[in-house]
Amino acid sequence: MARIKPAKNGTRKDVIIRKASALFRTKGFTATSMRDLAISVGVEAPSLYNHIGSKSELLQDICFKIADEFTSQLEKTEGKNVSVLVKLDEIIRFHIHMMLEEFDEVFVANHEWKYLKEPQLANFLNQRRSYEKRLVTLVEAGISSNEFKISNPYVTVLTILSALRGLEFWLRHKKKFSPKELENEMVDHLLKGMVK
Amino acid sequence: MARIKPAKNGTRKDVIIRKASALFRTKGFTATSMRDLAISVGVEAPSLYNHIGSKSELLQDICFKIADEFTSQLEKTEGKNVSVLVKLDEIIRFHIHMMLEEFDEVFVANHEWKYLKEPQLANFLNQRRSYEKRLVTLVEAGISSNEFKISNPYVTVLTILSALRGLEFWLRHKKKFSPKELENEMVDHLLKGMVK
DNA sequence: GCCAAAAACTAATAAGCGTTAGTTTTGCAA
DNA sequence: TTGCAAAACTAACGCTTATTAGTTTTTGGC
Repeated sequence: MARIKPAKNGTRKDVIIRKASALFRTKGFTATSMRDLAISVGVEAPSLYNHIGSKSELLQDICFKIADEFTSQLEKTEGKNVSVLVKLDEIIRFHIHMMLEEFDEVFVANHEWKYLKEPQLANFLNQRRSYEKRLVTLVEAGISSNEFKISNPYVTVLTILSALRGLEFWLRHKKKFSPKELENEMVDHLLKGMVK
Repeated sequence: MARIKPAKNGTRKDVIIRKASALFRTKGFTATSMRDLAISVGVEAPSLYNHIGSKSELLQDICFKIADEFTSQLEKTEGKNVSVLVKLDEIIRFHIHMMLEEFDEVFVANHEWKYLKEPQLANFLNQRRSYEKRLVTLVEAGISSNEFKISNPYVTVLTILSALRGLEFWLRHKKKFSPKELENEMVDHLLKGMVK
């Protein structure tokens, strides 16, 4: 009957969410049972319900925490008085930072959101679409200011976001790059291309 | 007791695999039940077992069919007597083509492979790693021949592959681009960058 | 039109699922 | 040290799962 040990400044629910993030990433949301989660946390499955409402609520908490973090960083960047290129650079580096610092949670938000229930599913997709649209607006501003040579900003934004999501591949394989090296490589490729 | 109508030159198993691909893509492998699949095919669930061995076998068939197609196209391209840039261009266009022509299957191979059982899971991952490695070798040849200005070919390959996987996003949202327009946009961005 | 094989059916299995109810243990505040 | 709320437990619920066994229907080749 060992109790869950919460981290300092954290609740027992936080512990459960962290363990759930790791399991949802490796096994997938649907294939992770509450009994799996209970083992990982170190209690019996029904004990989890002293701290959470349902399995589905766990997924919600993870997805919206991440979505909110991205949204709020975008707002911060938008407000700055710098060139579009610098803004885009900053956003790309933030994505890489999030991937490195909150890998499990970001992965789950990227891959398991489809198991959200309505109306959270619709909310989540709206928030995502809004994020993409604001990035498109940013790139369009870069075209207007003659910084970019792009004909289709939508394709550009999706290409950048997809490439960033791909970071998960070598994080999963534990390929070691220094974060700074990684950032510079990707920013360079995405913004400046690879052909001489 | 309506029978499955196979397409011409196709078996009933082919019909089941196609329906399974669509369901696995939209609902996910684990969340798709054999009863769901049976409804989609138009029979009772146990009838499916006259044509397939197991649910897991369906996933195997889908994943390895796609993996084999990519591998065999890569071999074809490698053998050609053209510049590295032309080879890379051709490979990128093939990925886009596959996304457009076999969307469900490619999506499943990209996202649901983790539910493969051993030893197929290990086989699949080996095949994938080998594919990536051959692309890295190709890019390295492009650096040697002075076509590319890249310092880390591994990062480059993963970036390109990730961006290509991202095509699923606007295919899912039914955004309409002509395939040729799409190809040219992406090839341009990935190879030549966006900054003036 | 007949017959075998293919393909469908119904019924049932054991196992696993998320979750609830009710009870016992724990640990902090007084 | 006592008391109470928080947090753990056990037992069990109703439901869904993939799959099997056994049976009936369909259909193409003679």
